[in-house]
Amino acid sequence: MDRQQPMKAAAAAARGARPTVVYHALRELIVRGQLAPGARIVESDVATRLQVSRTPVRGALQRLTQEGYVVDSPSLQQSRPTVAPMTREDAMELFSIVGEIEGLAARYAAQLAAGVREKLAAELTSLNTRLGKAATVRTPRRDLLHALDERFHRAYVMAAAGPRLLALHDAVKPQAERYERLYVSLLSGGLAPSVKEHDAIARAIRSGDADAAQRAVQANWRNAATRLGAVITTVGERGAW
Amino acid sequence: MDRQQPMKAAAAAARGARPTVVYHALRELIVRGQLAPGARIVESDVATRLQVSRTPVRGALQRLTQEGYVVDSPSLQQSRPTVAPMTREDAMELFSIVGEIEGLAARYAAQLAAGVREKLAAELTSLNTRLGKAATVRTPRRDLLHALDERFHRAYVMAAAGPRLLALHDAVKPQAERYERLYVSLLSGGLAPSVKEHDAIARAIRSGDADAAQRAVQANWRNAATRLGAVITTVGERGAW
DNA sequence: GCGTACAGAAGTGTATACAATTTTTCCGGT
DNA sequence: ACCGGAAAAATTGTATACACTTCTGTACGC
Repeated sequence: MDRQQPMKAAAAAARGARPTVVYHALRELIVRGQLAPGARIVESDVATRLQVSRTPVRGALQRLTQEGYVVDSPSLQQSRPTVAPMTREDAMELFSIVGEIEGLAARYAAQLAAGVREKLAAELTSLNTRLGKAATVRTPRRDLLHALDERFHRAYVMAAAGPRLLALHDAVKPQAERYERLYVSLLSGGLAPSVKEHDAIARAIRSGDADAAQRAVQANWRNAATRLGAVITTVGERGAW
Repeated sequence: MDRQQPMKAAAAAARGARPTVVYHALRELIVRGQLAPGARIVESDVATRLQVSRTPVRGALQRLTQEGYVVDSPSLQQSRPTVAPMTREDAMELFSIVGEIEGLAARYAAQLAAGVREKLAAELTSLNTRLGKAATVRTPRRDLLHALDERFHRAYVMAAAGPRLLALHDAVKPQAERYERLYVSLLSGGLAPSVKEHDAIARAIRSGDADAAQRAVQANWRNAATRLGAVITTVGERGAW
């Protein structure tokens, strides 16, 4: 690595954000599968590639570990960070957890003032309609499907969740994306069931029924877990042996 | 601080655990209120007191921040960690989240094999009975009450939660303790309602009704939030202005 | 040939030096 | 007295050196 400049006045642009930059860079690599499950992560390598010292890398790794993107190999005494494996069981648990988090958000959303709620519901319906259409064309565009689904869920979470719930969501949710990216295209039934469940969510929020909204979201994620679990069983797990 | 020895053969006892030690030390101080909400935390001070360098302290602080025990003061550019304030709103959100996490655990618990379930239910009932008794003596021992309540909830979480849920629980739950310690003794109704709700939880798990178990736990925490919220409104918040 | 010990390499853990950024203090001007 | 601002102090961010642990490969004994 070339000499570390004390980044005087010039350059340096975004300063205090180095660990965050590393965090997002690594997380993206993991979520997109470019860093395979089970792969070893070496501090110095990452540091070299991203042109920073090990210190910010260390911070990023610690955070990724705590959030579950990275796990520490068994060897007592030292850390040994590796990309978290993807297993059927983990997917099931993870999806359930996301369901609870978003379920709580939906409950809050259903308790918003009528005006806001109506507007939110309209947006949800619109997004879901687009999702339904995008899913039934001859060659669905995976990234579009994913973006729409993402925006649907994000809409009610952002609208109603408090700071804690939001932080939790931001930490946990992207991990589901790992599984979605990898297996969703293999779903036999397509996205039809999901679109239907989304509709139930939108309706519950519109009508202000907190319990129903929460249940609908939880059901959506639990069902997604089941559907995905089947696929994983057939296709196999990654990074676990 | 006296010279840092490279801890040769001698001493050094628990080695690779320094950040963990610092983490627990600080967390304990925060939870017990010895570090007041809003108080500033200075890396070097902590380092000096605990006889380590800033590096492990930094790690511990990062973790505490992510979990919500510590927040970063606004001043852009640099971090400035302070003990998280205690507000009514935060208590409400926090308790709801714990309710969801433990609710999911209870759901799993209700789906355990009949034998295990029965044993678990018996333990829960026993703990709850003791809690009820301990709560109705003339001068209740706060620490005993807390320990029993803790063990009650811990029992079904440990019995049924997967690794992810368990990790989440360990990270989030102790934060509720901050509020419990501070305000529980001020509850006008005492612990009677809580004991009653615990009973519902035990019954649902015993009968294997997953939905009921989950609902019972969520209700318990949501009610606790309400009860506590009232107290906080009267007594005032800490560390927030 | 096979297992084991040992040297070396690779990698993580911690301390510390120094840079960058706040915050605080102290001073002259009004 | 009060304000603004510059100098000093305090504190965090990052890089780097070195200790310690774990892994790898190789040579030696059986």
